[in-house]
Amino acid sequence: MPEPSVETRIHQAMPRLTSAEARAARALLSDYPTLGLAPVAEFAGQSHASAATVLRFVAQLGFASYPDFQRKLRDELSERIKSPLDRPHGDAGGTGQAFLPRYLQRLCANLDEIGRLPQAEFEAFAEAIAGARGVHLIGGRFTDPIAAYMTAHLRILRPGVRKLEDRAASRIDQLLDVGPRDVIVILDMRRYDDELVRFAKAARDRRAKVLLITDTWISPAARYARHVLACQIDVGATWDSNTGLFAVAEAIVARASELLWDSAEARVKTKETLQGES
Amino acid sequence: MPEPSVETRIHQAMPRLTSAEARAARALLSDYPTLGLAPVAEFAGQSHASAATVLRFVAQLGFASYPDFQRKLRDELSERIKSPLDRPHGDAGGTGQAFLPRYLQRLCANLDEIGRLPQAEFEAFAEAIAGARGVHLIGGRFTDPIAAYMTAHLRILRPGVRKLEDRAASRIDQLLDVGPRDVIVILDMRRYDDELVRFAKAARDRRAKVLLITDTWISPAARYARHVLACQIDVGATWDSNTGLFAVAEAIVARASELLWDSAEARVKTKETLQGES
DNA sequence: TCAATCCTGAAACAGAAATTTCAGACAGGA
DNA sequence: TCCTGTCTGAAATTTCTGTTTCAGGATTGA
Repeated sequence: MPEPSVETRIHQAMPRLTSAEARAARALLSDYPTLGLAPVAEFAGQSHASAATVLRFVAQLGFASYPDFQRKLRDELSERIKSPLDRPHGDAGGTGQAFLPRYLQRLCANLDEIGRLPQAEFEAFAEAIAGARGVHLIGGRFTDPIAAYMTAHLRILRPGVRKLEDRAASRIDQLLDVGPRDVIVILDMRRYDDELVRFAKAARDRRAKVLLITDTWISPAARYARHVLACQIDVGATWDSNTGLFAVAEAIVARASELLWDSAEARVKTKETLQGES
Repeated sequence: MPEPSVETRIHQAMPRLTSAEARAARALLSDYPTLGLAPVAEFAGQSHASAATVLRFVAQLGFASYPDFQRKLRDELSERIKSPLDRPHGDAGGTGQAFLPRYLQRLCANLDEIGRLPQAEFEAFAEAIAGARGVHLIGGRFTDPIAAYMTAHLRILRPGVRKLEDRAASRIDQLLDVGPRDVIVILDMRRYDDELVRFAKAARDRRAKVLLITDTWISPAARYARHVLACQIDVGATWDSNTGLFAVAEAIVARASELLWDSAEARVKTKETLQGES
């Protein structure tokens, strides 16, 4: 029999609690589990009870000490946060299923995770790209194609977009005509590329605005970046997935295209006329 | 200016952090925000750093004291738990939400759709790629990067993988040494590329096995293909999304790597030895 | 009304936590 | 190679927390 959760314990204990203790319990439930992670004094304050009462309440729940109680709360919190809405890919996902749906399910959970990226950072990325004089993109071994994909789309939206070659030797040269109003987008994932890091430094030295897309372990290039987006890459399998990365790249392009809509619209129309596509 | 979130602060601070401090940062990110709510000693233990280092890390984030830092974490936690961001990843795609989560939600629905692709066709793809003498990949304007991505991965798994140039003129020439036991993977999406269609025909004429990845409207190149995977591309917005396509590409690689595991394993090991990577 | 019992919170206490200090380890530059 | 500056963790220090005690106050039953 596994230990009962704190929330359960509270409900079970409720009858025994004295009125001041019950007040503490209610306060906790209404801001669960955060309030329990605060020091006793604050918990007491929020409950309109004394510290001593809160301690007695915690003792009623069966904990030997307040730190003990907090540890349990933290454990439950980790547990809850780790599994994104628990079971889409839990064992319930069954090994009997076909490969593709199973794979895609994992990716979904991963995308969900990525949705938690700091919103401000994402917005800053899109704005920087929309507003820069020139946009220069570069990626590592596996991410270079993603840089290429972004480039192909951004070129339609605005002028001055360029994908830099990932051949090591010539990289620095490519910065010759890069200046303060330019933006450099770098993609660098685990097994970080030393060349890219040096490149980032060089770009910053030229006072360009460096934007970095990396994994949660953060490329050392972050040191030179103005903004960083750290994507979850680990999908709990033996391989890493770049789909999340791709999704973010696409989202940035989509957002930038919103920001640039007025100017881009005309641009796109001209283009279509020129190529006379179906 | 609203205060930046702790997560954002970490990313912004990352460059300034020393290696032990960065270790603390990573530990926190990997068990966020729980670890930060623990006492310094435990935080330090989990990070394989000393308490002093953790304190310095917190100071780098701009907090006056550890308790201050914890208060901020708790505030954010309350905020996050209270708001309806309590993620029903169903299609309650509220318009009030931020851009990125909204976008990713759409993609998720899209991936779900793609999961319904005929399983046999998917399997046939992976097997063909695993078993062929040579694998040649080519894409169109926006899909060429995806072909490049597949190429980069497949090259690790097996020999004889080659990405064909998408320059129109030379395409046909590239088929010179392609024969019956070869596989050609073609990616072609809406706004189909005439060149690619002609290329597909030429490949079939050389009796190579043509595999086509396209959208639900099916590229005319399907006429010459042995197997076709038709991915849902339309995500109900003004733009099309290639993320689903990318996901399928990745899944194919993953499946092929399962099929090739025995031979690929040795190959990968040799490679790692050769480059002396960590 | 009174007495017995149980709650309750203020204040004292003990102990653990955060913070500071400092000497050794280390990396980068000359 | 040595030197300089930086980084790091162990230990001393200080602050604050959790815990206990105890007296006043509320509640209940007679």
